Amino acid sequence: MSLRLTNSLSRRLEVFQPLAPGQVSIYCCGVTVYDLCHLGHARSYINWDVLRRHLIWSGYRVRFVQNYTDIDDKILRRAAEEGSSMAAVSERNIEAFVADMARLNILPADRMPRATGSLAAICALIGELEAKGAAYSADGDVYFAVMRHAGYGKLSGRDLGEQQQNAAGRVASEEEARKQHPFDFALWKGAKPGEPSFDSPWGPGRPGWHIECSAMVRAELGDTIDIHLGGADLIFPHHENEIAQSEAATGQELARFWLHNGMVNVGGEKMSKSLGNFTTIRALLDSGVSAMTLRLFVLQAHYRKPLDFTTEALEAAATGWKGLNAALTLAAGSDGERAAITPAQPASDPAALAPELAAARERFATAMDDDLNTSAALAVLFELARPLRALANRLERGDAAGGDPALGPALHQRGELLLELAAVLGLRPEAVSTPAAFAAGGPDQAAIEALIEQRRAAKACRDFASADRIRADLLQQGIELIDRPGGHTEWLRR
RNA sequence: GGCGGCAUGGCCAAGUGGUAAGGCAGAGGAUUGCAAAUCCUUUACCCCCAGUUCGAAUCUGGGUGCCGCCUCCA
Repeated sequence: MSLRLTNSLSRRLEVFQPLAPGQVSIYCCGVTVYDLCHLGHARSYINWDVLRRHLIWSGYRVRFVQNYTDIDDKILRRAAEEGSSMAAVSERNIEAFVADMARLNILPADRMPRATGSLAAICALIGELEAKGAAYSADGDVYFAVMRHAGYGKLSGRDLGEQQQNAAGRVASEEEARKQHPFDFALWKGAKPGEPSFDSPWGPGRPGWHIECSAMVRAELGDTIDIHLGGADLIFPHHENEIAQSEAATGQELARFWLHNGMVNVGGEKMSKSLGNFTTIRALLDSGVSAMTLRLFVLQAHYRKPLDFTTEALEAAATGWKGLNAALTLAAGSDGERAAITPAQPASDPAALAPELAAARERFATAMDDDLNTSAALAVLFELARPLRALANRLERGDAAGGDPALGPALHQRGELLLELAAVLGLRPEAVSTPAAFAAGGPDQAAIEALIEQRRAAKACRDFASADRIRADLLQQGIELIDRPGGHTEWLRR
């Protein structure tokens, strides 16, 4: 079965066929680096990372480009607020972005161009549009003329003739006055006094938002790419405008497939900076939610549907991940390379797999090929994991034959397959947080361990009342005790 | 107002014509000094109405409810 994806252009499921056999070019709209990334970004980039991994796993060579928007009003405002510069704000947030993505096990893009590094290409493109009559300049600004571009609105289903021209009062009226049509958008904005600016044939200023993507796609990947990615909130106007600019300039179709991910909601509303209902990726991860838990949470839903962020759902994902992680950890063994498994050609030879495992692999591939049905794919992972979890627990209790996790050929093969398929979803064994990692607050480690020793002594004398009191007291202070086989007691902060 | 999407058990969520995956929670069991953890087993007729069909959660028409975009936004 071949990969089918929902193409926003047709709003239909289409069989994916790259332009050049065996290789796929992808452009993903990146972030405006004025602040830290939140869970909406996490969802988007986790999903696209999975698309990329699935393509690689399926045997394609993938070239993946993602931009940084580092010229923007919000960055300027932020810089002004903190008395620093646009470059400083951008640099800081780019570093944070890279770190956050790495924590989520999102593969770095092959190229990550910045708007500030693409000015020559941007100006060239604007010049081309102006020369072709698709754009006009007005008072130092340059605008794209939507009425002169046949097909404007094809992505978002907007009809210029029928559109309510309700932009009045929402957009700076002076800018509105310069436009020939309300939907015309700025390719170049002339600098206002005191603003940082870049030189251009139209005078000092800075590029509009949409043009950078058109310029970067062309510079990095060519006139027509296979897949263009972004959040559903970018369909209009951003992607619509991108299409108009690029296609007016090149005469070629910009992207053959457009994929859009659904929003992360909080209490039924979209998570966004303006609503103030966002949680940053690092705040969540630093609060003790593991990166793989977040990944599982995201992948349990289909990428196109809205995903409601609730603590209940997140806790469910955490518990689910715990089980999966136990199986993955056992399968990976002590081999460090295993933990760092990267997607590649199929690691297992399907022909050599036991029938049950071959069927599981097939179900996984079919699910992923069906518009990235990660929810169904995860079900396969959970089923593969079950016997491994059971063994992991038996080993922990010490009642499995032999101390060595010699899995036996069948379980070994199952473990290998589980690791292979999990890697397609970017899921990898994750070290369980150690008490040391939660060293802040409450009783210190030495005190806790002293109490554990007291309790052990009490239990040895069958003084369970004292033992239970110690356990209850510690729980009051947020310390949970877990008795393990062999009289050993572990603890963790709740 | 225009465009688009969604509605499946207590919660999350697959399934697009043949009698409902998976996860969480719950229940029962095993285990445990008791707990926790772990393992096993177990729980639905799919928003409403009317159609099409031998047969629909799945197709058609009409409702109802919710969300996104139309302004920066993943």
